[in-house]
Amino acid sequence: MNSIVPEQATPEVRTLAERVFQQLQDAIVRGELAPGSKITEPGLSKAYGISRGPLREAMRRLEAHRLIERVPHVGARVVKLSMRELLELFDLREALESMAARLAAEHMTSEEVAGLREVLALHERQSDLKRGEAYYQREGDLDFHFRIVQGSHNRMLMTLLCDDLYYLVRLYRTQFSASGSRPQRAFVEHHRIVDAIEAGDAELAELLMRRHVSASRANVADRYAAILAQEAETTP
Amino acid sequence: MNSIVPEQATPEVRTLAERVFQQLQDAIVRGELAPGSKITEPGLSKAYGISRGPLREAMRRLEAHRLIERVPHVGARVVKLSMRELLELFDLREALESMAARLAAEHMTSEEVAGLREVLALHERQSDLKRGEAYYQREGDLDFHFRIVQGSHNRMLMTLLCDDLYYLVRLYRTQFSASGSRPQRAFVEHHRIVDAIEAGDAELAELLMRRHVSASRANVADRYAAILAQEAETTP
DNA sequence: CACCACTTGATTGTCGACAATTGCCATGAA
DNA sequence: TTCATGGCAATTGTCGACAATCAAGTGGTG
Repeated sequence: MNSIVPEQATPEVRTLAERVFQQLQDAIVRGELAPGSKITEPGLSKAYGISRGPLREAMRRLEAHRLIERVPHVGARVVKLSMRELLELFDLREALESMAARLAAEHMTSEEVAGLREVLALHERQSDLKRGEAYYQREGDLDFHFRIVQGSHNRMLMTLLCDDLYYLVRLYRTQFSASGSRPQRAFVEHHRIVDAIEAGDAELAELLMRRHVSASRANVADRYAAILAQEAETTP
Repeated sequence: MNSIVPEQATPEVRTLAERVFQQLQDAIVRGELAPGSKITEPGLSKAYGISRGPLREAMRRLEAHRLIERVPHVGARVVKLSMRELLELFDLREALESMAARLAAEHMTSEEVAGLREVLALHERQSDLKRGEAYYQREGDLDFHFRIVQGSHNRMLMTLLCDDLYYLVRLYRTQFSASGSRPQRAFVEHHRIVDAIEAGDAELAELLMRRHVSASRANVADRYAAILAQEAETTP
């Protein structure tokens, strides 16, 4: 179901707090909990049928993952990404993922490269079915980046990107309803990156990934500027 | 007292969990809680005179900051950095801080640059007093990096580096008792970086910072290799 | 003597209740 | 009308107790 986090290897979640945390995380990322909406402990505890103890623990973890914001004695609300923070997020991704691509070119096994090709093939088939941008395609995009990060074999980088930042990226896509833009170009770039990784060309992989994320960032900024201009035109 | 986190602006900590979190964080970073030692909830709750509720909350935050490691139904222990993880940490710093230097060269105000010069001057005075490597000098080093990150004006980057990774860096210094190595060379590099930032040369600042962190990483790796070689020589 | 099952002790997970703080709303005065 | 002030309701912070789980020590058996 959740293709972003494959083989989580948790057939049975051990603790209540853990389960509620995942449920809430999913609800937020999918937009079921509106951004900026206030969430209260008694409300959620009744909604999920658990006590406030494990619920508070889940909320603490959500706060650590930057999915909710809390202020003492006041309450918590679902995070609402501003365009500024979104661009900051892209800056982080550019720095981290370019490094991940370099490390992946150095350390990725042939099996992992094969898996990466698999993802691209699946990506291509879906792009063949649904021309343009689709929800699954963007998830596939994240899956692509996810596997490269795993290929870096740097555990800290993996937890940082996959456990923290990627959830924010997904959250952004629901909040800004940013269905994929520039699909075919990104697709080509993905292929070039895999080529560089397979060739073991670390420097090229790093450069291509940096450009790829940077272009994605510029695209988002442009779309946002266009939206602002359109709004200013229709309601002057 | 804590020069790493200046003007925290929390004269009175609002909640018990917050205060215990900071106390525990300090105790771990300073090495008062031995790395790898098991910490139990009843023990700490009695030691700090609070209930297990807020204590669990503090421990959750410590876990999120990667300062302790927990496994459900078993317990928690203070994190014990391996050399591999330490080198991974340096990789992250290289990617993030080089970007921070670039952004700092673009966005830093003249006041912030002046503050940076101030830090270097203080650094120089201390280096004059205590030749070689001293504890305060290394703290000053972190203060230098801290200010550059702040100068990037990227909030996500600031929280990521200053709230998470820098505490791990300090923890490493206590765990490996890594008093500063290569003091004067790093000092020169610091000056060059500030020069580039002040000149607004983003590209150069990024390059210099990348080299600076990379050299620091190589130095740590070399020292570690030397230690291993020495151990293998004295006890074969 | 080695190995396995059981019991026991301690620790963690969960729950409900009480206290403290906050925000809101009504009431009154300038 | 507007602002300040007081009380009230709701939410958060904290606490102690009970249940579930795990690790180790103990005894028995092949």
